[in-house]
Amino acid sequence: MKEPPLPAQSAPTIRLLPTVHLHAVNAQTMKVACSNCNLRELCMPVGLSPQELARIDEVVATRRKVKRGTTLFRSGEAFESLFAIRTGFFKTCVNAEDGRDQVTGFQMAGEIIGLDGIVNDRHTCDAVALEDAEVCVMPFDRIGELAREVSALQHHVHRIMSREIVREHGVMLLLGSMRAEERLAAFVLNLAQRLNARGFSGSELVLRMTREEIGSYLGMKLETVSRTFSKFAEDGLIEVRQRHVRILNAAELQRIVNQQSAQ
Amino acid sequence: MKEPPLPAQSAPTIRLLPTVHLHAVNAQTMKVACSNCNLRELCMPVGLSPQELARIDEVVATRRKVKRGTTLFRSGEAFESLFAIRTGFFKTCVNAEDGRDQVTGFQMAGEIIGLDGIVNDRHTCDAVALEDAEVCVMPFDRIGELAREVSALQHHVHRIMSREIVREHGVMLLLGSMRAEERLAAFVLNLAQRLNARGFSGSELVLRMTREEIGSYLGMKLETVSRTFSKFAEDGLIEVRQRHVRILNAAELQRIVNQQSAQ
DNA sequence: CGCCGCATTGACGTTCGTCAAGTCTAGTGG
DNA sequence: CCACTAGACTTGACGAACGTCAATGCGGCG
Repeated sequence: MKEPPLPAQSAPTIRLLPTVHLHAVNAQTMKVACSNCNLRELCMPVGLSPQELARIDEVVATRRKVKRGTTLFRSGEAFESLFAIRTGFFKTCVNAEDGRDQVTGFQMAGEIIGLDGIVNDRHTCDAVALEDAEVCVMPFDRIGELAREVSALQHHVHRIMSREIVREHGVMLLLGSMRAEERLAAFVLNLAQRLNARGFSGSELVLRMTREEIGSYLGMKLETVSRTFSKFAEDGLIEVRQRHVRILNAAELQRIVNQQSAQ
Repeated sequence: MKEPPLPAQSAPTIRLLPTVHLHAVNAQTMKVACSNCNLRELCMPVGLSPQELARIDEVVATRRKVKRGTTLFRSGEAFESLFAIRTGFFKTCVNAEDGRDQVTGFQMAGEIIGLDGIVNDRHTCDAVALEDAEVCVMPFDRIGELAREVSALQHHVHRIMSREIVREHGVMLLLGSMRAEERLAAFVLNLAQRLNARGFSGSELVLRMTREEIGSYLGMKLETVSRTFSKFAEDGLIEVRQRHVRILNAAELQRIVNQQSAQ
């Protein structure tokens, strides 16, 4: 799966995807260290002493490559480890007994997945790679041991879980009280902001997911997603070409998000 | 706020609300112990040694009474403690800049609130008592210290946070893919099941929240909540008299929840 | 006893889902 | 290199579900 370059009309070349390449190793899993990882400030606590950092290297047991379209874990599987995304892009989704399916989030480099598995020692959702990906495998019992010694790590784990709870509050607000345009505007801006925080363009993005997956996440049908994209494009807020989106008027998108639906 | 008895037609008197009364003390806050709390198995890890249990008593600094309609904490306030609900009933809600408001959950005895505040040392939602309530105040830094020594407590904290994440996944599924009847059926069954787990009737419940609050939680308008209740009553699934609800046909309600909306 | 907030119910309108064509694009194989 | 195909996306027409607005009922509390 090669990385499609931006369409020709794109401005000065801005990398659209992480270019984190270590010494390429062809194994499925490999040894690795946080201490020299350039995503460290995203997934590890800051202000650690070199000694502490060295100890935390022990937490990351291995890395694992996940091919696009395959699952990192699946609902019902035994929970053993959290995963820190090094490269690539995931979706997580829960499935009801009746076959219904809900995307609960999209995760990118530096983010942690698997937190749902802690409570019952079983994963309760699927994590699917939307592009070829690589994750750091962090056995949860080792995280626990180390957190007991390094209080900064303990607090970091708490913060990561709390952040996920707060994020989901935001999704509940979106699903519970926003209309289609507001949802999609919020979604695009959120993606752009997260990519921007990782050093990529805050205005050009390549969606890694289908319209249907966006719709599942936002509680709308794929046709409505498509129509709403088209409407934004007509209004000059964005350019859309398949999965390539360019934000032309972020301020107006933000206004749409914030506008009370009672109009 | 006295406890309204069940309507006369109710079967053998089943207590509808927790009757947890310790030595009544009229102070706003008071000293307390987990070791002899009858909600222990709900909010504390199981299988602790007496020594460990004694140490955990230290975590609970004080109790605090919260009058109906007042807030336990408010979005923006400094985060210092988690709260374990001893008696009473709360809602938590997030508010967007534009004044929109979303109920993110309803909490009852034995449940923990405040987890959202950990990530930024500030609360990010409001917790409002829907009836007079009493909570155990657990300073978070003391939880942290103790969790470093008592690994069962550490794991328990992780599990509580993970459980909240999983619960919110369920809410996202509900908001993202269910229709009004399915949402309300799921809501009623969930409430009944949680009350049942606390020793109350699993079929008679007194709603502590307004139709509008239910609607906010479920992503629908109060009129739709009311209409859907009426429809369930017409169909003989429940009896509704204001906030008193009696479940007549739980199996059919469950079928409604599980039915694929594509019909 | 009367008031006020909450709940119910009806009529109507909007938004979004459904169904159905049809188009585009990336990937495949000749 | 080009044709072919399958999956993803777009667009339109229509209808159902739910929101909106408004009137009325009910009950708890002062």
